[in-house]
Amino acid sequence: MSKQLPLVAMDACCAPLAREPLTQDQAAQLAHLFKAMADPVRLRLLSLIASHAGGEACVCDLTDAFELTGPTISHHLKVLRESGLITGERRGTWIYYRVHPEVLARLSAVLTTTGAG
Amino acid sequence: MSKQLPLVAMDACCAPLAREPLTQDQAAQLAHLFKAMADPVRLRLLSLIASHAGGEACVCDLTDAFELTGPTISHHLKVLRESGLITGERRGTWIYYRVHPEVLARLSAVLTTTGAG
DNA sequence: TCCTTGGATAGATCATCGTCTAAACAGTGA
DNA sequence: TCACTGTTTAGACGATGATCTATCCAAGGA
Repeated sequence: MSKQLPLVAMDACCAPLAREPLTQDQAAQLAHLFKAMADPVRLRLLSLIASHAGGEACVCDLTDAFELTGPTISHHLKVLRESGLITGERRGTWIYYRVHPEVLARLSAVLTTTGAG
Repeated sequence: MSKQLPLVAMDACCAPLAREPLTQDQAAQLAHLFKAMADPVRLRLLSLIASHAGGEACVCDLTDAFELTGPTISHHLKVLRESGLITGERRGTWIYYRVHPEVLARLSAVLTTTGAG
C-alpha cells in the first residue's frame, strides 16, 4: 500500500469544467481519476464499498458480487487504491476497504454545471 | 452524427454511488461515460467547449490548443459526441460544438457524497 | 466547373488494459 | 511447525485505444 500521491495532487484541481479551460496538468490528473472509474467492475466495486454498512467492505464481500477470479478483483482494487479513491486496512484475516469521499466530492464539483453558465 | 443513444440511456442512471450499489447495466452505462472523459485531450476539449463564450466552440478554436493532428482531434470529438457529452452543428463553413450540461450534471450527481453517509 | 479550406473517415501501428493461471505472501489455528 | 484460507503479485494473452498518414466529403468563391 504505497503510492497514493494522486490524492495530494488533487489539491490543485480544479474549477468546474464549464468555468474555465483545464491546464494540461489538471487534465492529466483528472483523466487518471476518471480512467480509474472507467470500468464497470471498478464502478460497482466503488459503489459496493461506498454504500456498504459502516462505509467499509472486505474483499470477501466484494468478490461474491462478480463472476471474476480473485486476482482480477484484486487488480481492480489496486487501481482504485493507487488512484486515491479508496484505502485498504487489514484487520486480522480480512482487509477492509473504504472510499475517500473527498476525492469523489472533488470530482463531482469539477463536473458541476450550476452557476457556471 | 448518428448514435447518441447513451444520452437517452442515462435516463435510468442513477442514485449516488455512496447511496446504493450500481446494477451491472448502470455500471456499464456510467463506465462508458467515464471512459469518454478518461483522456486528458478529451477533458481539455470538454472544458474548452464548455467554458467558451456562448457555450460553444468551433473545431478551429480547439485544434490550436493542442499539438495534435486534425484527425486526432476529430477522433476525440467523435468519442465525446457518441457518448452524448457534446453535440456538433454545422453553420456555414464551420462546425460548432456545445456540451450537454444535463449529462455532466447527472455524472456530478452520481459522484456526490453529501447526504449519503 | 475547379480550387481551397474545414473537418471526417479509413486503415495501420504501437501501447495500454482486462482477464486469466500459477505462484507467493499474510494471517489463523492445530 | 504445518496446513488452510484470504489476498496480492507475476507473467501471458487477446482486445481496445490513441495516434498517425492518406484520403475523402462539404461548403464557399473564382
